[in-house]
Amino acid sequence: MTGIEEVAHAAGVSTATVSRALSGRGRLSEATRARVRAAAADLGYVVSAAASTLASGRAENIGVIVPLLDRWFFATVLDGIAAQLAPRGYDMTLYNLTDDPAQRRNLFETSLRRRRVDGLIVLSVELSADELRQLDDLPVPVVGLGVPHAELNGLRVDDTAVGRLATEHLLELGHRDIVHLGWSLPDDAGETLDIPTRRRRGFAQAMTDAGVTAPRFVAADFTVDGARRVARDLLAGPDAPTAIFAASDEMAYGVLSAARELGIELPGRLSVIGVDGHELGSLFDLTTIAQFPHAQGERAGQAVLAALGVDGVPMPSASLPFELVARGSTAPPR
Amino acid sequence: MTGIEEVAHAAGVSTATVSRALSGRGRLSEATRARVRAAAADLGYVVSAAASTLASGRAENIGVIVPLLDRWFFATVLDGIAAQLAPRGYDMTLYNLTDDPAQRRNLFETSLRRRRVDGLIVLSVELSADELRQLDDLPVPVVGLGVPHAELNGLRVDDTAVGRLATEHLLELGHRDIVHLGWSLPDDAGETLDIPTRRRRGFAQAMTDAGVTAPRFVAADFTVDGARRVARDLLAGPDAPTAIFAASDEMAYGVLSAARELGIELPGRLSVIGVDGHELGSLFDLTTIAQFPHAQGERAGQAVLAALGVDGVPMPSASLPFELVARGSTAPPR
DNA sequence: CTGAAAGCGCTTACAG
DNA sequence: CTGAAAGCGCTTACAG
Repeated sequence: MTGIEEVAHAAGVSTATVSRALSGRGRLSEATRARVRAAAADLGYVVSAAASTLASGRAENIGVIVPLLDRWFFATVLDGIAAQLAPRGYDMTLYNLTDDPAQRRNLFETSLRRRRVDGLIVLSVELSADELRQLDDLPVPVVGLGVPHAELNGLRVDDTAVGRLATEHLLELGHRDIVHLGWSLPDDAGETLDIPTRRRRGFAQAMTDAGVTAPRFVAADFTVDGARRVARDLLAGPDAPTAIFAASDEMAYGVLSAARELGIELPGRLSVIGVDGHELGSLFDLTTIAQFPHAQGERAGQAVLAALGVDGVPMPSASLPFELVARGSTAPPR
Repeated sequence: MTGIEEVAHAAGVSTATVSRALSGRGRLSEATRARVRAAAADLGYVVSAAASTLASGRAENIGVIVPLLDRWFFATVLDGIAAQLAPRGYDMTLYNLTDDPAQRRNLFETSLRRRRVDGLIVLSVELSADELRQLDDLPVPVVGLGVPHAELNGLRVDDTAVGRLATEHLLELGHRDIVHLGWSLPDDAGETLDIPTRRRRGFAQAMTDAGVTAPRFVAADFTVDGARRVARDLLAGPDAPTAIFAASDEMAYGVLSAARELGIELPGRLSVIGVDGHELGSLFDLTTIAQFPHAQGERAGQAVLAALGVDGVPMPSASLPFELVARGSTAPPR
């Protein structure tokens, strides 16, 4: 493959000048710059990433730590990140963080420390104190997105407000008998950034504000099937509510499925609201609190680039937008 | 950050020995290896990716070219790829290939030529002759997955057989009036690996074999909404078929949605079959031809690793499995 | 089995 | 504005 020497020779300059012309760093006469670029294009020369990184300390690569690659939400966030990075010449390297302790240790102790990336984005994962410390020790900026740790400089949605908004929508329609399907830390956990817990607290606050004394909460895991099972029991039982606030759209799908199975018609006998703004929501006619994962990804991308001092990228605000999308799955109770 | 010299000093050996101990290349006494590893762990030393790559020519990184990051199918394939790469110490760098000509040129002419990756996986994209040549010129193995170019060494499903299988399922149920919703190159395009075209040809073959003279084909784009619009017209018209074979599950969802809107009940008045094995298929009770994207990703990962000669990774077979999953959306016509 | 040293292909501080 | 040269931090062919 052609090297920088050949380009220097072809353009009649030194390799230092070639480097400057191609990177755009340092002053250079326009004429020289143009001549070098032409020569490089001619020879099909592209700077070697490894050599450039070693010499400059810049990798032009951002690492992204993702818990689940195959969830719509995360995939869409990734798309948003990529949309910000690619035009600025940054590559994106993915690190899948599983629950396997050995894999996690390997990621934090080895993979991330190879200096392959200039910055890191961490998506919605729960980290141990040790892992947080290891992230902090890395010599690169780290941006969290939906990460429940105040120690990590991050972007987040006000999830308490999300929980409150969803609940208020149901309350305004006239529902009183509402069940929240989600997940939560114990009440004595204190102030927390844990997303499901905050959604549940927003729910509890809104219900209490509306004068409902014992807001009903049912735990389920964050999957279609988990929610379906739990909702089936709930809806078939004697205490079936008139409305369900599911902590995610995929959980809401599970509820819809259980309702269909039991012949419970929506929104006549049951209202359902989810959270996320899932792409198939309109297909199910599902009311939801949209939270724009693509835009979230873009912001996270901007945040790392801004932290790296990339020209023309301002640091975005840390607070992420959300919005009620009212559709046909919610209506006043009969 | 600690360098190799410090480890060498701590272990009382040369940097050459440290390199050998940590990479596992070259012979070394077990005692020395252990001593060096202990020293490295002690100091928290990790080899610099850039330096190692520059010196060795190995990046331990695989590039993946994806058309759409936020489609379930591709996200799941990525997950499968990552599952193969990570345990072997390979990172995965994503390259999003859009339709924007400038972005494409930049990807092929610059990004991919930086020598950042040891191998490349290309997912389901249509490439120009020029782009194919540029891939071929790269000094790394390239594996295609669902790529419609025979020039590219790749893994693929027998899409003609998929189209035939879906159609035969409907025929066996007794349907004759079947519409295929998909996309297709003109019939005079000759032998092709284009996926939608091959599905359509499989459909046409099966119909012809069954004695149906003019198999009905309707073009729609590969989205929920595109299929919904087309299906609405089709199902509301005088020539509504008794069954629809949609070229993807997401298209099938669009058909289901149109049917629901028109009050056409399934599978009584309409049978629907899709292709993919989408994660929400069971929720919709959708009959489909599953094609296991996670396993496809794993195979693609294995294929690059095998091409790189990574120990213990055999080259997987190029032909990918698929399978009829019969659910409630298909039944004999009334 | 182990080490001294060249070399991987760039970038940049320094000098002019 | 441009160049000579040191240096980034490893790996490996060669020698012993």
